[in-house]
Amino acid sequence: MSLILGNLDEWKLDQLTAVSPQLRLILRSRIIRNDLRPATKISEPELAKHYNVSRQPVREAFITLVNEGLLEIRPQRGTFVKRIDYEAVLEGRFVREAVEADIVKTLAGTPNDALVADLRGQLEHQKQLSKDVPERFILLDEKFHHTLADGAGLGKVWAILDSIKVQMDRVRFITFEEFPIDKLIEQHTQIVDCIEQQNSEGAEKAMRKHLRRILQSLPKVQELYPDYFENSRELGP
Amino acid sequence: MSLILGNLDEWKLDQLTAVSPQLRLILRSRIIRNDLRPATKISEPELAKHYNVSRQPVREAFITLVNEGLLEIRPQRGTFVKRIDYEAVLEGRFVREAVEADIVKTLAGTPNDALVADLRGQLEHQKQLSKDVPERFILLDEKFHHTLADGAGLGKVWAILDSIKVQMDRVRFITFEEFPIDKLIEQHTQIVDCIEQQNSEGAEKAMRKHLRRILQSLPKVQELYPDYFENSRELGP
DNA sequence: ACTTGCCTACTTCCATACAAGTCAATAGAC
DNA sequence: GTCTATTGACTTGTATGGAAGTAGGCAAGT
Repeated sequence: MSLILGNLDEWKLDQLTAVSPQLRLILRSRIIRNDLRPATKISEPELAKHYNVSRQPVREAFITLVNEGLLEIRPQRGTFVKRIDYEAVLEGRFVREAVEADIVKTLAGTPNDALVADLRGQLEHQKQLSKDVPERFILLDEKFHHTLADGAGLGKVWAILDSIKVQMDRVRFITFEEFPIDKLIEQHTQIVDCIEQQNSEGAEKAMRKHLRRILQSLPKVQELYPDYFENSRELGP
Repeated sequence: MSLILGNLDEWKLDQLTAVSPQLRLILRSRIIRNDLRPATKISEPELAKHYNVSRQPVREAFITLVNEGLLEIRPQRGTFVKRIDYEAVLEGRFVREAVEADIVKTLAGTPNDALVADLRGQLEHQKQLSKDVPERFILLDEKFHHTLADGAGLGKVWAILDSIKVQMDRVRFITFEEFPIDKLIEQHTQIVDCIEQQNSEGAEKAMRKHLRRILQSLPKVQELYPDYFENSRELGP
């Protein structure tokens, strides 16, 4: 599932396939990219008119997005883009750390030259990336972690992580200017090194450290954009 | 989210609250408990008539169950209870092991007498349980693991695991007669012991071993009920 | 015997209409 | 000015009818 679709507002629906899954992807992407801001009210009939469909498929897309924690339907009141749940980010991160640590541990345990070569290639791509479009780096980062999971024969695990990552990704897209890309690439490199050297323990440690980075930026983001967060009232003195 | 609701077929809808979430829970429980068997065709209008509602809320419940991997909608053909995806069980189990291992590691790192006392009490309950209703043990087991997550302050993590566990649970309900309850309780005890002694490493090991048990029963289940599984054709010679 | 074409029953998907709750503005009483 | 009641324009939830696609049976033709 791609994070970025492009031309979101002018996205055209494919008349041949079902409408509501398409709407779901469009809205999902817009929310993650912070194109639709937290607490924004969105209207069933308005979207229906915009895309020239009826309310029903819009509504069905809404329902799936509620299950993904991206929307909140308050009956008879309205539908809103869910604020980011601070705890959900933290706990999603915890899950991700646990799982990806085990993934790289597995990878370091079973040598796989083709995979390492692939990863090295990706590292080169990451380095060559111009830094004025940090959005692109998020995509490459995504691909890197996805490759790790696939390499361990755990494609469906990545699908699970992808749904968990959503809340973390929202945070990343809010403040992707501040990402120390060089440092992240360095950490990626360290992970690949450990895998190649079949150093399970080192790979695990490196991955855990890598995934703990967001713990530093998260409080800053919350301070900068308190309105984007669920429990922002409980902050101040 | 409770696994067991009871009186499933005669479940009455609450007129005061929205219908489709209620239908979702009912159907979810029926599928997990193997009351609705894999590959069973279920009909929108039929269910609607049964519960005396219109087709729309039924349809919306179906959509959420598709997202949970419990139903499969084939457009213009019908809606079917999804067969159990062997790989999905394995990979869900992998996730669960990674996460719960980290949970008990955390718990063993920070002493919490009240939690240990709670867990010990639960162990007593588990032992006193009559063994002719193994279904009840699944509930106690559920509660045990849930308590561990909550004890680590990771309530939302349990919600995530709960959605992942679904496929494992279906397998368990198919063959819950064969569960070596004594052995499972013994493993639970070992986990609690390690937590109490603040033995992180031991707790982690015990949990991983505990959660690997299903790896033994899974192939047997697939052999016994090949029709329940997605890729049952690719089995025999 | 075998293929081809049609027809009917059934499915999901979408459109539309109605029901019921919420909220804000406003008119009226004091 | 202040408070209260009511109305009306919103919202989501449900019901229902029709459109389009699928599958299977049956009859006619080869």
